[in-house]
Amino acid sequence: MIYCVEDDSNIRDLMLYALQAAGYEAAGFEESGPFWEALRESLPDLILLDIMLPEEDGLSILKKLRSAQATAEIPVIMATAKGSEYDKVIGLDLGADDYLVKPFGMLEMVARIKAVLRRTSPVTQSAVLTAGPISLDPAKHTVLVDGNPIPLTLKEFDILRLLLEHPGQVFSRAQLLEKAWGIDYAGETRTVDVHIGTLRTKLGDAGRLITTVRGVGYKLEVPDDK
Amino acid sequence: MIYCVEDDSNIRDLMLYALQAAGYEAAGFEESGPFWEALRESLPDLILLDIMLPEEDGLSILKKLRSAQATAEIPVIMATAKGSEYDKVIGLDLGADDYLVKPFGMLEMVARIKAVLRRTSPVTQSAVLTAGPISLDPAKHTVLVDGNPIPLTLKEFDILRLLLEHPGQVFSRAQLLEKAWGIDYAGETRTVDVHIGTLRTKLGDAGRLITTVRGVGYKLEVPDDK
DNA sequence: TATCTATGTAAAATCCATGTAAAACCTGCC
DNA sequence: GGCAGGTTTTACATGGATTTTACATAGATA
Repeated sequence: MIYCVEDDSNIRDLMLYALQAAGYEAAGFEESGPFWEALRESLPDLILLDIMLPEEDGLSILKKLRSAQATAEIPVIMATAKGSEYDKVIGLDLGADDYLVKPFGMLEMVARIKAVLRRTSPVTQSAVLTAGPISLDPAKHTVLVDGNPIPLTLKEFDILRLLLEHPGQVFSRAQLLEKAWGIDYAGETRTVDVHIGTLRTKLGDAGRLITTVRGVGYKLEVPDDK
Repeated sequence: MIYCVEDDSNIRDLMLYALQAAGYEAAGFEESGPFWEALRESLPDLILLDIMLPEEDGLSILKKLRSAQATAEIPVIMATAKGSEYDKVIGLDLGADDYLVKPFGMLEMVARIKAVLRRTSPVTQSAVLTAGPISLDPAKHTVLVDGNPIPLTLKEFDILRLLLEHPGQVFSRAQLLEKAWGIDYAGETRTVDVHIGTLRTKLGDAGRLITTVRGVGYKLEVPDDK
């Protein structure tokens, strides 16, 4: 789902049409009010944000988006009629993921959206993560091994997701704790080991992909059969 | 390190100057030949690529970069004078990470570089260490010799990393102990020798790169085959 | 050459990280 | 309150990693 915040109804309709033609779900907003409401309902995969808006300025919207935990990771593409370099720099510094200068073609817009989604998807997106026989859908919160659903608890899921997001990378127990639990734990704990253990048995044969690097931590072996 | 491939020497110098002023290391290339050579030497953190080049087209360079294992993950920003939308679409579809339309300001260029690096660095930044046939990836905790993975234990890995980080430099046993073990050991110990020994045999032929400096310690011979 | 010291290396001894089962502890829910 | 997961702690066995030991060997020194 893509949210478009754009006050000019002609342009907005054109954008929505092009997006839908390209296979995306899209919703348009004329001003910030309804946009914020919609955000409370559900989060989009990407936001197209005009800089010049009647009520609230696009840059300040971007700032708010970035400062809130829930929306900080949503990719944002800014659009503006003003060609001024200054705006771009500000927008990029605030963390916009890309920039479109009006007038822009719909082809370019779709291409940029595609590119941004491709870049961000491994981190943010609900794009399904896979490694060998394992596939994990963050949005649905499901894990399949060889197509069979595997019920996992929250922590198990979080750990597996982290490993799948960075295949091959070694994570120390401390890192796993920090990433999956949020807070960094000081003392020593065996809880990670236990979760890894249950994960491995639950995943069955595929559990072997989770390997332990002695003295360091755990990692997901990337299967090189392709 | 940022590589700039741009045939116009004025623009190239300007870019290099702006990059260095912004605190980046940067190297410029007028055409693709020397650029490919430099890539064999060492991989940059980002590549700025002009589309219009005398010999090899920027888009085809991008394609090659993406298809090679070693360079596939390096972020690329394309630059072009042609404002044609078509080029952009192609560039983005081939996996460019961003796009600059000439004439662009240096401020914007730096801002975009910053933005791209911010997006990609947490994932890419693996800083693989290499020396001759040996390559070591700290993040994955893997060592390859001529492309074949070599299983190493923690201490072996730590020692090898230290040596690779300072090629040619001699380390005393005490230094190795301190760096790889953390605490400085008082008495005398042969444990370093043993680890060096296993390292050498595990590395096979490449093990000869680890030489002993009699009465002092060990060092990694830097292969001068280039 | 004879001698002395530093290094290589195999094998034994020790240590300690990890796997795992089970108990204890939470937390939301009826 | 009590139940049903889920999560964390505890405890212990095990095997791999590390260290020590012992001896052979190569280099240095005179």
